[in-house]
Amino acid sequence: MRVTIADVARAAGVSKSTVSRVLNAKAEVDAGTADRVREIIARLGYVPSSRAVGLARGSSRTVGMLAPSLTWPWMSEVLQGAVDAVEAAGYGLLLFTCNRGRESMTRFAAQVSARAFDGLLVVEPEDEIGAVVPMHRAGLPVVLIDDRARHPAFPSVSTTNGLGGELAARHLLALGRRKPLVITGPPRFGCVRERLAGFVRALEEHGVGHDPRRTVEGDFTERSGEEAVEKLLAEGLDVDAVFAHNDLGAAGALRALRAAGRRVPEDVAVIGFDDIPFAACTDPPLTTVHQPLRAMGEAAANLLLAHVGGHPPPETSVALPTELVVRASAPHP
Amino acid sequence: MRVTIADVARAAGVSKSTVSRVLNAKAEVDAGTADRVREIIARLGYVPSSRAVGLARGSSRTVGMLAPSLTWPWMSEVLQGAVDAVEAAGYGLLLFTCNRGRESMTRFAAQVSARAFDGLLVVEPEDEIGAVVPMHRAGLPVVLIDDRARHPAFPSVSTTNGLGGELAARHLLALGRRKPLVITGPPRFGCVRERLAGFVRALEEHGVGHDPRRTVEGDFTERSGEEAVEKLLAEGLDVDAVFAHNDLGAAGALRALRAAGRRVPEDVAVIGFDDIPFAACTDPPLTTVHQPLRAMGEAAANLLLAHVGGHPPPETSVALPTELVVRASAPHP
DNA sequence: CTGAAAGCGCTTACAG
DNA sequence: CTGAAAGCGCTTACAG
Repeated sequence: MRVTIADVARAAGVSKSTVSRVLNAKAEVDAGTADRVREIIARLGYVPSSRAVGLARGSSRTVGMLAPSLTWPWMSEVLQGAVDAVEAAGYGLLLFTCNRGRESMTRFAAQVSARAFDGLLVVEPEDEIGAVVPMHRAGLPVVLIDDRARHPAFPSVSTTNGLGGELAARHLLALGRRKPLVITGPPRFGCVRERLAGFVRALEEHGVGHDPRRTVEGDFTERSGEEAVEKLLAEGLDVDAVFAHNDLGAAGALRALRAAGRRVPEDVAVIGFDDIPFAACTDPPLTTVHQPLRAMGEAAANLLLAHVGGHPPPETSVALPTELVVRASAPHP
Repeated sequence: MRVTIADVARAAGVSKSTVSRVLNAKAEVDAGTADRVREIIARLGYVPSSRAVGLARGSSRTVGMLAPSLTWPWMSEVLQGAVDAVEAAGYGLLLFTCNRGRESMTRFAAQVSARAFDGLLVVEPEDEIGAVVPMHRAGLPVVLIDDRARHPAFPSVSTTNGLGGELAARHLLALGRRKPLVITGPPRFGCVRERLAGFVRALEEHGVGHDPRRTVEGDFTERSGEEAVEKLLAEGLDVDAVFAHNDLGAAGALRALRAAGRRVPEDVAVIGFDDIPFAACTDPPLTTVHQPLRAMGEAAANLLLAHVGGHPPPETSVALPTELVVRASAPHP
């Protein structure tokens, strides 16, 4: 049999109430009694049952995290950050994905209704945000991470996408490049629009116009990066730089440029976005706009934890700073 | 107020016992009564509280997963597989890492003592396995994934590492290569010893001896792959192939070979191990021994779920098949 | 086939 | 400062 609060109470010669007070560090316990109880607890190796505590208190000291898929290259860092923060707070992290489509969401909704966790972290919601809204309305604390659709109803954590675009543009300008190709992600994502806007803004501030034909829509895959380069070259447009909205796309661009006989960075400087581990391993290694992914996961978790803990919902959304990581594909001037 | 089983019972004009029986699909309920109760449940949108069910039943329909770190390149796939299987079974997955060292393990142990989950998945245990043994002994079902130390006390899921080594060797032999460099991982890992043994065995079966100087110990980093190649070349040994025990190491080898002016695959054919997504993006794309990571995660979760469900612990350990994925770094003969 | 009651292991007013 | 009792929302023998 596992040891319960009753066992501790009996061994200490006090009531369960008193043991509970010691456990929860309530002030009104006699110091001597408290010490004795603590000693018994240690001796018996007693740990309160999380299920019983949860039922009695009406909360589970657990938060949920819903992500579309775990295999996106930057999910790992975000997840690690969230796990670290949640763990540090003594909470547990219950992980869900929408990997199996409708069925996933049905099961997930059941867990929400069952009050399996006290708050929810949602990563990059697209379709599933529709399902999250009513949960939030029903009282579930929610924090979004990298909200691509810019849903204003939720607190969220993101990164300075616009500034990231500016950083890329300024670096290319400093390298003397004036004819950049921009390979975007799907324009329905807020982050994509912000990265593009920041990039173009910085060019214009330097008196460099951006020919719309130099903006090619991609879908964040390596293949789409390749195709974007091929398309531009086929159109006969000059290129002396590439700014891809993610590292995978930039890797595709590197490949297409090599295939076309263009040297990187001599002929074409290439900058990516994200700074996934893989970025340091391309040939040449990729200059890229670093997203503080782990910090974003941590910040989101801490925001949620504060919210769950009953604190007033803090700043509705925070944007952590991007920074340019310079490697050989677009070296220092 | 949230709706409870008492509300349903009242609305249906039955006792809580009966509602509970319907909920848990016990046989002994009148069909008509059951239908009526189900209708009320649907109308009220009632979902049983997981905390209350857990307390009453003594189990939480949740499994834990402990991983050293989430940012290893192949963790994502394993985790996704585990999440999928756990989710399909209607369970929740509580995620823990040892990322914060001792403190992580202390907190984790507390969760175990608190009976926060019914079973545990442990990924690639090294140090933490010492902490898991007593938990297992105390009755916690445990399944290991990719147990590098070959701990016999636990059921585990791994891959056919020896066969993977053989596949690599046979492919290189078919390409006419006779002087391979093997870049291993830390030899304390069982998987490393198996990969090497399988590789050497296949060579010898073809009458090709393996000079021990051609085996260089790495540590699974890209840098160690680079260094292994540099070392061998510095020693003046001939090389016409590389078999690295992971893809990162193979990527390092590619880089060092290029730096040394060796063409891949013409001069040196290169084979990696793992088949992480990045393997398709190297230059040239990497031929590698594919580990069925997602399937391993799924299999481990299903093994654990069966165990938790009270089924007799099935085969003590399963090894899922590796297969060779041929890309340009070591093309078809 | 169905219900009343006890029990799961805690917390928390309420008295004292 | 401390204890007895009710309550959290279920499940499960035990009767009938």
